[in-house]
Amino acid sequence: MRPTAKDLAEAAGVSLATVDRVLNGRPGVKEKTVTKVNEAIKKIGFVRNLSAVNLARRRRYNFLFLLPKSGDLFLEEILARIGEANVGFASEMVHLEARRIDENEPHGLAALLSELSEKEFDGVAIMAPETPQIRDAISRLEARGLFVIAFISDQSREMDKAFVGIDNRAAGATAGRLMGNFLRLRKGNILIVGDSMQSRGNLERRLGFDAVVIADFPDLSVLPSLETYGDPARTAQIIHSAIHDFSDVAGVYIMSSEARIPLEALMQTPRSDDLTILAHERTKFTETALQSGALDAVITQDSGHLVRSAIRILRARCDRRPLLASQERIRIEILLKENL
Amino acid sequence: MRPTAKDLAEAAGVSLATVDRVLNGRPGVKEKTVTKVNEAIKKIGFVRNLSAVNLARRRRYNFLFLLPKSGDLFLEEILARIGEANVGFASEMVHLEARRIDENEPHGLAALLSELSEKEFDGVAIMAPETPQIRDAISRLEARGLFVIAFISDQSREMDKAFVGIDNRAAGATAGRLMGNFLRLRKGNILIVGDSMQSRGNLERRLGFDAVVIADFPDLSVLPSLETYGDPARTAQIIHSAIHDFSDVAGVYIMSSEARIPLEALMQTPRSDDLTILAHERTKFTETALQSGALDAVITQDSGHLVRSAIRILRARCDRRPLLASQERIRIEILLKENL
DNA sequence: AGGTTTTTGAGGTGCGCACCTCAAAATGGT
DNA sequence: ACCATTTTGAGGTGCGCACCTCAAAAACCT
Repeated sequence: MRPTAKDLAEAAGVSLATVDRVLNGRPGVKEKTVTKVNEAIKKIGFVRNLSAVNLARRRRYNFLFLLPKSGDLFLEEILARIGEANVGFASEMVHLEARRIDENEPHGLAALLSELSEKEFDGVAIMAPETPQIRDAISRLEARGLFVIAFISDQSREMDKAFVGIDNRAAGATAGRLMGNFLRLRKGNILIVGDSMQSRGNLERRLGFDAVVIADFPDLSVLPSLETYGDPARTAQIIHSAIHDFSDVAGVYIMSSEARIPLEALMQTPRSDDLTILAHERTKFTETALQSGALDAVITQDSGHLVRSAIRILRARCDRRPLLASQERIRIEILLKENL
Repeated sequence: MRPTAKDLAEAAGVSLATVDRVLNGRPGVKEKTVTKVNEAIKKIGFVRNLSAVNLARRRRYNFLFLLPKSGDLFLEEILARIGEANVGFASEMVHLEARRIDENEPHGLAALLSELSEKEFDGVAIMAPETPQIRDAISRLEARGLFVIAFISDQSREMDKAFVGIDNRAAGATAGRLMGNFLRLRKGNILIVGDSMQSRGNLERRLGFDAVVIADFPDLSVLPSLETYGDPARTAQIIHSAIHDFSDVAGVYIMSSEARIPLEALMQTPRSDDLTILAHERTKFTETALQSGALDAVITQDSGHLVRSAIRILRARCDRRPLLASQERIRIEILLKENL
């Protein structure tokens, strides 16, 4: 059998009470005794039985996901994964709730954050653009003992690395390299389409994309970004006129996470077969577009992994436990129709 | 608080003993009573507390990984991940052991499998080519109550889907599509290099690769496979002569999971800058090669995910629990230097 | 009705640990 | 050597469940 706390006490030559004090960081133990116990831990290879710990602690984890109100298919994916995880993790005492917030009203979000009770929730995953108000609200939340992580949209990098998602600059650079390699030996313009260039994520993707194309693919040039604002009519209009104005468009990079509207507009243009088109995020729509050849590649992050990683990180924080960093690195994935 | 078994008994109007009988599938309960309990479960949303279950059951999970003796960097990665997981999962009562076996001696492996005791291990993950002897040995293992899964190298598909790894045909097809897209507008030959075409994995990759190139990239033609047998001198020789013989080689697809030897040979050839080179598996070596531009893309499966997925599946089997299928699908990843 | 079999209930024990109290022992200061 | 303080030990309780035994109740049979 595996050594228990009792075995550890024996090996260290102390009582169970002292072992308990050391293991749980309670005060009133001599430095020398702590060392003695820690050495015994190593010597007999003692590892706490997590099941017993969780049971004795009566621990429950209530986590809240705050997601934007706007959003189409990608957000649906995320919501579906949260639902799955809520069922799958229930036996581990994890309970999830998802709320939608209007990301255009930072006041509303900040107010909601202020009202969150540390009785009701142990941790919050926030997907929202960074604003000073929200940053403050987050600080106050953390002061109250709730754990906060930024989810998919990065809050400022100084925030203690509590971020679940991909490096958007690298994602953009990946798109750039892919576009360049797909268009090798060709000259031409690249069209960039995003919902809004206000968002930091889109800005970073653009920076990464440009950096690679400029450095390694001098025959291609990148056009100014088109902003769709999520409006189908406007999108169709600006895309058609851009393709008309620049006759030598060779590729299109759809930067934002909701690819449906721009891609539908693109598919209406006569030259769409010619174009190399890249988009972000795996959704039912982009899957179909890949299959049909309307899309050449999709750059994505795994929605299930995002949700589970957020949960694991929040839980580890609650328990003040370290975690396996490599498992929490969200990968920038490239999908072709063959590896869907 | 969350409902406990006691609450469930009350809600169902039965005793704790009966609840226990139903939850654990013990005999001697009327069909009607079972229904009553199950309905109460739904009604009050009862979910077993896994910690309490595991504690009460005194459950431990001893798993064995059987890996080939030959193998270079990719296998090292896998071993490192097993080591990490052995530490990380220790608090969940999971204990791992890894043994190397000579994959060229199916007798030895079969003998080892026969000797495995169900006392010592609860489950085994086997990375080995499929042979009739091994298949039999696996069947006997399963009859003895050990759970077996095929790890990375597929055993026959009929084996109840107990396989952790990627679909090699799809991986080859992905490579084919990537190669085709990277070489668009070019004519030329593609060199295929593998350690041995005996292995089913390599065969399937080749099939997938050919299918895509033939169907969608008629300007490219795929040369017969070169087999390295893991021998550096031989590899250098056959690669150099192939490149010499076929002057219009445009791309190279290194199929086997150990890319170092063929890639080192390729980097010696004068024309290597010109070539589009794809390889499999992320290792220290392929990472460096991507960074330097020696390699254009790597198709890989996440080694940490492979190991953790194997553990989760084996554990779920031991507990006769279902698992989140989406989490266990190993993805075929494409790495460029930007998304390493 | 009787007896037999099936189904149910009551209750106990222990898994490994957290958390608590109270007393005993060791230590430090003067 | 005395007292104050710090450190340690002994022991108890409960977390939610699995697993066990024995007896009581219900259902079935002829």
